[in-house]
Amino acid sequence: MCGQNHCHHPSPCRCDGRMERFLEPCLLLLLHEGPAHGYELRTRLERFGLAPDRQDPGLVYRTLRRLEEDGFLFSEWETEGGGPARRLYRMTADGEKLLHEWAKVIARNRARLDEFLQAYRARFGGDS
Amino acid sequence: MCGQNHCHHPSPCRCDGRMERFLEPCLLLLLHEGPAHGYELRTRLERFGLAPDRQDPGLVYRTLRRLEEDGFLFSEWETEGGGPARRLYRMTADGEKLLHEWAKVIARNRARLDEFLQAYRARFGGDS
DNA sequence: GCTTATAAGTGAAATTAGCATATATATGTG
DNA sequence: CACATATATATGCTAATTTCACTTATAAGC
Repeated sequence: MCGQNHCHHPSPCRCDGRMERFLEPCLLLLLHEGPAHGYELRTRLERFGLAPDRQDPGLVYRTLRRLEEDGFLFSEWETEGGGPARRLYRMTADGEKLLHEWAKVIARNRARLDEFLQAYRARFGGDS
Repeated sequence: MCGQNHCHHPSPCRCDGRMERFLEPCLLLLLHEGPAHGYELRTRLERFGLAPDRQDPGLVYRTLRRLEEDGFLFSEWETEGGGPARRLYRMTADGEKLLHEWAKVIARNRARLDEFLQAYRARFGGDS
């Protein structure tokens, strides 16, 4: 990261694009809206601040396969239509449960970020 | 984590306590309020949802040492007063800059979590 | 003396992310 | 037809980061 050992400079690196584990709940939420394949999901992730050109495709595909392996998704190959075959993912009942768990975790995490930002603004008087 | 390969069940595990890299900005903010040593910071982290009994002390101390190594903090041994010696940390000018960078990153990340939660509630009608 | 609270660490394993690269199909262009 | 490009999925390896399990040491209380 940044070519340095520890990333302390958000500008040239992509620390700001690093939302570890956030990928998983985003994929689950997108898939709850309907079945989709990886490549399409990659474009729809932009909504959550994860633009395709800043993604590691490997991570997206690996996360999807792992979620399937663990029973939260399942997929079928779709060969109809032009281009290479797509793996069409659908959510399982367990996947929806997992999404609900994630929503709680994310709400809690947002509260933490809020706490930080409030304390920060209290000290530095930012009003943005 | 959870004793399983992939943590998917927030209840018995500490996924909800896992805010990767959030420790660093929290420590910086607390240290901006004044010099402090690790053990004390560990108790003050509770404010950000990081209660001492859910922390890995090793991570806290290592993070402080790393921040010092990189010039964002500096420390002196404090032997006065009862108990074992404390390493009293103070923030450097670079440390304060880093804190400001972190504040931007965290504001951005909160926006992402908000986006997720809004989309989630739009689908599931939560109003909490 | 023994236990507990305070205080700061280290070593090694497990997890997670990032980077580079591979593979394959279809489509458009000269 | 050859070649580049867009679509689509994936693997191998490395690096970064976290977690778990310990270790060391001082002082206070019983």
